[in-house]
This record gives sequence, structure tokens and C-alpha cells, in this order.
Amino acid sequence: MAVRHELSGLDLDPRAREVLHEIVMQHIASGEAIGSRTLAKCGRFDLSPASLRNVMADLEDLGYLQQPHTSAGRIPTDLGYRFFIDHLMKSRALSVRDREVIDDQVGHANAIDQVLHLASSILSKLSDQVGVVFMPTLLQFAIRSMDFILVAENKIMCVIVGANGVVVNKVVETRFVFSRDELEKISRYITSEFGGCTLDVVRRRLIRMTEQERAQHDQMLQKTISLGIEAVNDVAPFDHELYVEGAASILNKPEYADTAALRKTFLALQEKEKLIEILETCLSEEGLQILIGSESDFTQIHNFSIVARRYGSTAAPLGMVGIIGPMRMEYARMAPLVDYLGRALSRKIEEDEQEQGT
Amino acid sequence: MAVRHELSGLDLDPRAREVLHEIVMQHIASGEAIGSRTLAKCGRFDLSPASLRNVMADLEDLGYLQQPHTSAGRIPTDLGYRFFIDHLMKSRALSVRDREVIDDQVGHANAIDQVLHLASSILSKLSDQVGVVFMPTLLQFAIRSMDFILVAENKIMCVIVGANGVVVNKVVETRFVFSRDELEKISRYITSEFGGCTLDVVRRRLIRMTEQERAQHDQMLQKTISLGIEAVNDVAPFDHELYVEGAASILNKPEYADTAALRKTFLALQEKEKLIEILETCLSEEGLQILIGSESDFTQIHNFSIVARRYGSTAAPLGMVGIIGPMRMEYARMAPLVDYLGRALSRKIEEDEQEQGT
DNA sequence: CTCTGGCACTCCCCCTGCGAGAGTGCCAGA
DNA sequence: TCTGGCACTCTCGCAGGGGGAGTGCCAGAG
Repeated sequence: MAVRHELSGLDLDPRAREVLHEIVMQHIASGEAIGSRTLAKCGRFDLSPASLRNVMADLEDLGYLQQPHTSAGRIPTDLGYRFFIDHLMKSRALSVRDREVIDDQVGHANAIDQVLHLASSILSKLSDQVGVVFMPTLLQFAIRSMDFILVAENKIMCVIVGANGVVVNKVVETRFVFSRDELEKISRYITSEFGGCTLDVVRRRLIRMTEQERAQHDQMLQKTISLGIEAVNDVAPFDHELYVEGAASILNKPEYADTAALRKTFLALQEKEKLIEILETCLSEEGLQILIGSESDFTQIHNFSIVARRYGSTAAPLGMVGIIGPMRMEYARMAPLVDYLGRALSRKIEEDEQEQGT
Repeated sequence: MAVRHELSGLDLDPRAREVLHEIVMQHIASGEAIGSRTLAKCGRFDLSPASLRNVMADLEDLGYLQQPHTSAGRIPTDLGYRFFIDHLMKSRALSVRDREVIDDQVGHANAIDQVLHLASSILSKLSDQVGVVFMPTLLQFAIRSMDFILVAENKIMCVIVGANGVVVNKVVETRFVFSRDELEKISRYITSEFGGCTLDVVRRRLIRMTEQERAQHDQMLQKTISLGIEAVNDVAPFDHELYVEGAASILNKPEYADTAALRKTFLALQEKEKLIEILETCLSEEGLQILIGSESDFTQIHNFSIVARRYGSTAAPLGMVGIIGPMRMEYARMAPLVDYLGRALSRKIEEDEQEQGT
């Protein structure tokens, strides 16, 4: 039995499917537990409450529904939501307005990290959930250029432009003193020498160079290498950016009415490492992903669901974009929303790459 | 009468001052309304509850105390807090640990905007309140250099380094196509030509240049000017940075126990314009500033208090750093905390400036 | 004149009990 | 196989009743 329904989800007869569908939808809309009477009144069934009760009892036995307490209606379990999403849900088409907002905002921004920050807040606004955007470490991506700018005599700002338009910058303090002219030369040298390499490769090659004989004598080369290593080395702490936007949206949700739950949830959203961990595991798979409650440690503890999607070119996935919210959320609307935004970002990134190719 | 107490705050006899002091302190500690009985038990007074009641009634008449309802104890009014802060409070010295944390973190960061972001979160952690750091528009500050870096053919990243080490960068899209070499020349030209000017001046001079005859014929100059204007013009939206950190801290405060108040407060903290407005008005005055409840529109509506301080060199104040919390907060601890952090930031900034001077 | 104890009064808060409402499970009959 | 009926359970909201904390006022003592 268990096997049958894990394989196909078709172990439910059409009527039970209808009932589950209706309960999930009504519960998503109202947030209340749904009783047999309410269900009968919706008009989709030519059955009495009593008959529906039987069906509902069956669904409860199968693990798709649960009762908050005796003599309350039913609400979907994680499994119920999962079945709904896999077999019952009809994604609602994205509204024209939503699509316009996304196209407009994504189209107009320039630097990619700026786009990503924007994306998380667009997502949060359109979904009225918490929006997250994650960009993993850059170490595995090719760089296009590296420039060094004088901030103070021994403080240099390094600007690394990735092959896909990502811009990272940071200020480093150095042992050596540099002039503007020297920095220009170094920028040109490093860019021509290492353009197209991944940061990882750049670092390894630089380190190897320190051991070569020439570097021992040529002071300029020494300075160049030292600066380059500084720049690449410490990129690590800046590497994965995680934007979490719109935490205030959970204040509206009835499931977080009491302050204790609210508190817990806010704190959970601050644990960026946990969020990164879970998004990183999702990164390996293509297409829209939905995680419900008990389907992962993090979401289980906090009764979250996550709807997320990978973005970036197919050849080089860049990161994840998605929303976090209570298990009871409008999946039929969230799914196309996240999907569309993910596609928009990917398109934008590919355009940028082509632009550079010319 | 009113005049007397506005002038000196000394219209209170010593005993009334003692009582007010004790009530404010106890209320800050417990959050409860303080009754005559509780007060008598604290041991600081050789009086019966009945006598204290008389004193308290007087303080209420003068507007320093209020009763949430008949037959409740008293809590301080805004005026009461104000009197407490101006005449009664003894600032508690900052703990060694707190000082170490601040020195350590401020000392180790490099780019100033990075320091500021850090500062707001340090402040929030040490105070268990909401930490805010505000850096107003850069238009009035002198620039040290401007550099342009190729991101894509018609996409240029502009890096503006302020005289006080602030680094702003942004990507602009241009009509013209630039090569790396051209950009290097332009960077050198603009930096030598405009280094030391404020952004405002730079912009005005660039605009004037477009009208000069030479610019009509020299295409390179045209490109330079156009790029310069683009870079300076759009700095405006990026200009004032406001970091608001630790909003979750208000979840612990009993005054925000019910969800409605919590909701309102969270939304209030998102209205960055309002916050900027109020911090901007504070910018003109030196030294620690404390705003309590009704003393400004914003704090009145939300029953906030703000403890803030200007930072930056005395010659060129840079911005505000402070905390926002309920009116009932440990002013005696918050005041030195904010003050010390403000000084630490100022010191750091002055050091950076001197470093550049050499 | 100041301080104090006593007293009546007020108001909040918590606990309790009760009834209404919603929903269930089960059973017998169509 | 479906349906109506019935007894049962559980939540929720509301009213009522102490208990407690605190007040204001007053009269009397120092």
C-alpha cells in the first residue's frame, strides 16, 4: 500500500482526491480547520456531510489530514500538501501586473548583486511572504577582470568583476605602499594574465608564483603577487550573499498570532547559516522545488515551507531564489511567481554574458 | 512655577527627587507600575507608604508621574524620564567587555561603510535594542578619487572614494563605448582635476564644461564629461545609507507583548524616510542626544525613545549612530554605550584621514 | 506643621462555570 | 452505498465573583 501511493499517488479514488483538493484549497484560503458541513455547502459535492465524514476519516487514516483536536474540522498534513502539490494543484497563471513588475525591475538594474537584492524584496512584496535570494561562493566562477584602486596609501580597494557580471569589491590593508600608477599597471597585468580563470585557480597560480625564482628578485612582481593573494584570499567571507527580505510579512499570518511563535520564527530567519545550508542542498537540482514542513530539518522545526528555484545560466547555475512562509500558503500562486522570477534572472544573466562576449 | 522648573529642574525638594529617582529606576528594572508600598519597602526612605503617597500625588500633579488606571501604581511620564535623565541619572560606566568588543570590531574593519554596518549590529547586540547607523548624503563631502572600471562594453562601474575614506560604487550604463585604456585615462584625469572638490561642485563644474566650446569638438572630452555626470548624478539614491539592525530585540520587551503593538512597531522601523528625517535633524548638534516619546513626532506616535550621537571628525560630522527602544530603557547604560561607540567611530575616521594625509 | 495608621473605595486580574456552536463517530434505515 | 439522526466532545466567549494591590482622605499623634 505504502509503495503504491509513494509511486503514483493514485491510490486515492477520484472522490477522495476531490475532497482533499477542496479541503486544502479552503484551508489555504481561510486558515481554519474544515468540517464536513462546510465542505458539503461548497457545492462541489452531491453528498451529505455524513458521507463526506467517511471520506475524511479515510483521508485521515492515510495520513493526508489531521484534526487539531477532537470535534474540530480537518487540516492538511505535510503529506496532504505534498499530494496536493504533486497531483491536484493547478498553477494559477501569473497576473500581468506581477509579470510587468518583475520584468521592469530586473530589466532596469545593472550590477548583478543589486538585482539580487532587489529580487528578494520584489518577491517578498508580490508574495507577501519572506523573500530569499542566495548567491553561493564565487570561488568556482571565472573572473573577467580585477582592478585595484587607491583608498589610502596602504589601503587598496579590490574590484573583481566575474565573467557573468557579478561585481565584488572589498578593501584590503597591505604591507606595501602603492602609488596610483603602480596599481594601474598591476590591474592591467592581473586582468590580462588571469582573466577567464576561476578565483580558485587564480589563487593557486599566485601562490605558486611566490616560489618561483623571478619573484624573489623582482620587487614589483612581489608586490603584485602579494596584493593579488590578499584580494583573492579574503573574498571568502564575502562570498555567499544571502538576502532575506520582508520578515515583517509574517506578522499578518494567523499561524503566528501568538508572540511565542512569532519570536521563534524571527530568530529562525536570523540563522543565516541554516538557511544557506538548505538552499545549498537545493542548488544541485534544476527547476522549481518545494519543501514542505517535515521534508527537511529546518522547515520541520519551524513549520515552514520553502518554494525555491535555481537561477543562472544552465551551464553555470548561480544561486537560489525563493520564498519562505508557513506551510499554509498559496502554492498555486507562489510556484509560478518564483518560477518566473528565476527565469527572469537567468535570462538577464545570459544576456549580460552574451553582451560581454561581443 | 512652570518657568522655574523649566529653567533648572530644581523646583523639586530633595525628597521628591529621591522618590522620582527610585520610581524611575524601579520601573525601568521591572516594567511594572510602582506603588507606595513597594517603594517603602526598598529601604531608601524612612517614611510610611502614606507619606510616600503624598509625595507621589505631588509628582503626579507636576506631570512627572502618571497612573495607568486608578488603583494602580505610578509610572514615569515623558517629562519624568526627561527630569531623570537631566538631573538624577548617574551613567553607569561601560563594562570592560563592552569596551573591548567595540574597540576590537571597529579597529579591525577596513572600509568605512563596512564599519558602519557592523556598528549598528554591535550596538544592537550590546544594548538589546534596535541599533541604527545613519550616513547622510555624500554630496557635501570632498572626494579623493574617482575610478572607472569596465564591466561590459557600455557598462561601467564607478568607484568614488571620499576624502574621509568612504567608498561608494555603482554601475552605470552609458551611450558611449569605452575601452579599458580610455577608462584609465579618464580616471586619472577626473581624479587629478576634481580631487578635493565636493560631489556637488564636481557635478556643477562638469555641467558647465558641456557648454564650453572645446567640449563640442573633442570627442574624448565629451565622453569623459558624460561619464562623469552619470557617475555623480545618480549617486543620490545611494547616498544616505541607513542601517537598522536587531529589530528582533523588541520581541523580548514586555511593552510589545501583544501582537498589534508589535506589528505597528515593526512597520514603523521599516519607514526609513521617517527615521532619516529625525536623525538628520539631530545631526546639527554635537554630543549625546536623547529623545523621549512626545519630544518628536516620530517617537511620540510609537512611544519610542532614541539615544543617539553624532560621529565623524569635529570638522566634518559624518552621521548619526544610536539606538531605538521603548521609552522604558536603561538610559544609564545606553548613554555611555552609544557615546563610546560614537567616539570610537570618530577616532577611527580621524585616524584614517591622518593616514591619508601622510 | 508633618507624619502616620486606618478605612472605605476602586479597579484589574484570574479563576470558574455555563451555554452555544461546531464537528465528530456511529448506527440504523432507505 | 448513502443518508439522517443522535449522543458525545471540545473550544470559545461571556458573565460573575473573589483576591489583591493601590489609592485618597481623614483624624490623631509628635
